[in-house]
Amino acid sequence: MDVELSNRSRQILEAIVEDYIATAEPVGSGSVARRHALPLSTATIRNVMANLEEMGLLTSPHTSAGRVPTEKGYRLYVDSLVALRQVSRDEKKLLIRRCRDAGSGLLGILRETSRTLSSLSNYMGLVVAPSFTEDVFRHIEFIRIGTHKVLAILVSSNGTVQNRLVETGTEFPLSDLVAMGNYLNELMEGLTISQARQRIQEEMHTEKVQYDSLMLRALRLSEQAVFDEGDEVFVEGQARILDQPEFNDVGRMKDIFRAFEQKGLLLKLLERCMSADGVQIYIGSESPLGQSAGVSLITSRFVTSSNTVGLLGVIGPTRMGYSSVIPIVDYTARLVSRLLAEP
Amino acid sequence: MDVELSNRSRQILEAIVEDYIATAEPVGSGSVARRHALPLSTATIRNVMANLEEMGLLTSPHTSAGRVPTEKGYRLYVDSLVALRQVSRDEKKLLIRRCRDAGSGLLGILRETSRTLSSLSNYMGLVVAPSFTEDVFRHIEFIRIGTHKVLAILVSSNGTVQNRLVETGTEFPLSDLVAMGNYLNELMEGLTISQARQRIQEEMHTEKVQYDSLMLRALRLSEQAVFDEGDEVFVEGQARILDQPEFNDVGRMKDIFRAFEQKGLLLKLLERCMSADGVQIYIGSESPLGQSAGVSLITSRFVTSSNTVGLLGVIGPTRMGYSSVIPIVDYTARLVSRLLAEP
DNA sequence: AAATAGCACTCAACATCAGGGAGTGCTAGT
DNA sequence: ACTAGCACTCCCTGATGTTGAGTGCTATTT
Repeated sequence: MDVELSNRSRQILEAIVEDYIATAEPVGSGSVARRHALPLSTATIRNVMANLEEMGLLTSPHTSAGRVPTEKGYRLYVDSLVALRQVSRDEKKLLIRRCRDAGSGLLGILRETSRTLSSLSNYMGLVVAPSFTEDVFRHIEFIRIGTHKVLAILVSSNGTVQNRLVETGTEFPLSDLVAMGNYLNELMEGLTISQARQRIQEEMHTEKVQYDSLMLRALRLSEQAVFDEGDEVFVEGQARILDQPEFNDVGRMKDIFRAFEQKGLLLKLLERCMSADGVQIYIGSESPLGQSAGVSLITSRFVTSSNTVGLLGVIGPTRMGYSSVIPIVDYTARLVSRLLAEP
Repeated sequence: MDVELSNRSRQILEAIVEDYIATAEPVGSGSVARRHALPLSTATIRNVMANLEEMGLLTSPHTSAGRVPTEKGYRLYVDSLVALRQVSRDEKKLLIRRCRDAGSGLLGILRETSRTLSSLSNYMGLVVAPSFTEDVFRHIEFIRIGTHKVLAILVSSNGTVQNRLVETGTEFPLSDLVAMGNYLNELMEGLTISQARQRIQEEMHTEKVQYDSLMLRALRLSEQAVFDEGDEVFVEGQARILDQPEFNDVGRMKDIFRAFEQKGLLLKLLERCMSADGVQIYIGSESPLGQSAGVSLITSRFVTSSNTVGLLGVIGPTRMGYSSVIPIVDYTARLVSRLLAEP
């Protein structure tokens, strides 16, 4: 099946993929000859195209139309044909500036990154924040809000804050809250949030605690504070894909928008993108997002100062500008990692 | 201009508006006679329709089509014809359950409210969180993250938390952070966040502070912490409006999605909805959101325990199910106010 | 005078059809 | 091994005709 391709066939495949990416229209032998100045007649090109079709790299929507790359065609193109563009100085500048200006905390930076990815690529930008529960515990604090309400604030070492309003049956004097904070801060020092969660469970069953109501209440409160909130996902620039001609048909768009509405689902799907290092490319049905939609996904991981790992990338139609988007995603992931690693 | 309408004319206008809302198609004299069992011939109805058109309450898209309500027509319908539906027991239950389950804090509840509004109405749900800066200061706290980074956490009396990572030139010993916290908590007690901001400015220029570097540094830090973040807006259920036939045309949708992408802009537009009490209805070009798009907006205010005020509502096409959406918005606003007021 | 029946007219929507053009596959010739 | 030529396919466009829902007007009924 995987017969070696002649050099010429590869050239022609590349030409077709690129033309199709540029125009969104089936490309015929004529166009290839014209636009790419190959020293070949259309008839020859047609022969080659027939071959490529037989190999499953191209299809034609109907007899007398040009050819369109198949997923397999895109795959080959991405794997061994595409000439990656450099990320331009302007793009780099924009990216850096926007990240810096975002300022406020990890999540702010990530949201802005998602926006910028979208505007640089002209597709949708995607960022999955590093899992809070894998981050290292830093501090817990209780603040009284009402007579029977306590706000638990949980800070992780990369500066992410999770807060939770807890109804308490009884009233807590201020001194108790402070004591509880001290006890818990000591208890969880150096653990990840998920380890801390476990430790709380264990600790609750020790004898020492059973006889100390303050500790017990402290653990009860903190148990709620470390409750898993689910991770944060930013998808920005949805409007931009309306510009893509393939989504002129309303039905397909609905699918996509629906998919993005429950981010919980999305997150699950994206999990497997997190497993590997470097830029990952998922074309059409390879992508974890629905086979129906004809979308591709380009992602890369990034790491924070506390070594938790997040995901960022771009979502667009299979007919995506791979040559420019791949480097952008790659560069952005590196940049974000670097920014977050700063002391 | 505002000639009294005969009872019959009103009936017919109501019929037309409701039919059009139900079918999204121009409604002709025949349909009115059929569906509403009026004891009138089509010819008579046609005469009345011609009148209504002259008054600017209806238009026809072309000569031989039925009639469609104008904005003025909708207005009249909403103001004096519509028979408001009751909010059903099931709807109430759903709303209450979802709000309670949302749990975690004000913003969590509001986001869920927005979702629920969308699923009850089948249009887009909208919630503008009460302005943080008008809420009463409760607590400020500093936590060391890196050697040169301090996380400032600011809590308001309705339990909303704002946190901000601040780069500090010098290193802060823990004891200083505590002292600074105490000083600031005392300074800002009982003020709203925006008053607190002002107080900080004033305090910085007093002599007392000029000679106490700890206080000065504390004020500098807190100045950044109370920096305005802009308010939070939740728009949920965007995919749902894709079901509306009027948005089958892709161009119009783009406008809408674009509009919602920068929520900052949106917020400004919504400000004037906050001024009045009770349910506000903005039809088509009356709505602060773009004249182009043919959308209507139904909003109502809600209040929190600390008397700050937010906005919630529904956005849909002008051809919206007013009779059911208006009560839903009204009920939801009351419900949310009640839930948030709980001790 | 108000309501109705009847009628001619309009216009979008749909189907049908022909011509043009881009593209193909095949075959024969270079 | 490549190319030129040719017949063929099939989408697209625009023209044309038909249908049907709906209208406005007028004469007629109540």
